[in-house]
Amino acid sequence: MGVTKSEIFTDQQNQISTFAKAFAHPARVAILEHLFNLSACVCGDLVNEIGLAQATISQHLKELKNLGLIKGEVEGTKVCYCIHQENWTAMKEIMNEFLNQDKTVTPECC
Amino acid sequence: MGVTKSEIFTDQQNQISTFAKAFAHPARVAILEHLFNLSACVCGDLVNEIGLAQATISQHLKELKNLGLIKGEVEGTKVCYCIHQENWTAMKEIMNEFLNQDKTVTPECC
DNA sequence: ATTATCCATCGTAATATTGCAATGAATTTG
DNA sequence: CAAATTCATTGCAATATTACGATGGATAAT
Repeated sequence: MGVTKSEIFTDQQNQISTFAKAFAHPARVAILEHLFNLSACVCGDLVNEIGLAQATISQHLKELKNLGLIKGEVEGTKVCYCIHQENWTAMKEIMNEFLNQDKTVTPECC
Repeated sequence: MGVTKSEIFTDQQNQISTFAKAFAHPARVAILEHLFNLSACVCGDLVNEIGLAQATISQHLKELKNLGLIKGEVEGTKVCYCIHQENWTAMKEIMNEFLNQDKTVTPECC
């Protein structure tokens, strides 16, 4: 126990929860905001901006990269991270469809 | 040490991650979809639809309720759960602002 | 009143996540 | 080449999450 039973859910449900997990930590939200603002894109800068250890930021960057939401480019000893525009857009559509479910029905039940 | 340092993040960042956590599990995504579809709204029905134990579903319902995304109404021995429309809309705006950040900048960096 | 149904809560076990120090690989600089 | 810089990875420790059986309270049905 303690392990999510993803077999019993649809691909769409698992996909939504996977994307949501990316945003389910304030550090990753902060990282993404910095990348969008272009206020920091190098790992070291993000470490300074956000107050977490380098190893921790690197780990969060890895998760975002694995999900495809960002991409990293090596520039000498530094690595510059950027939003992966296409994948971000694709993710957004999936999340929006889920969030906008309330538009498609005229509810009332209890 | 396993505990999120929410003090170092903005209220907005913490709020987004908190909402995202609600969707970060496929069972909660499934529950919300059932509530929107009106295909099940009583706890017992949700247990049958989704293949998890009653205690587990009850726990997920509690989390969604604590976040204010759903509300429960006692009807005899049953409890009918519904989407909390207003709070859902408010949450949606916050999440949309975050997801649509890519509209506000003309990036390119690396 | 007794029984049955429904659901929340508690306790427990297992897995996942978060955070960091330490280490090491790659590159740049001196 | 040596030293310095930057970042990814590894190995731990601590906390959080997921799941479920068991229990108990509340209401409905008999």
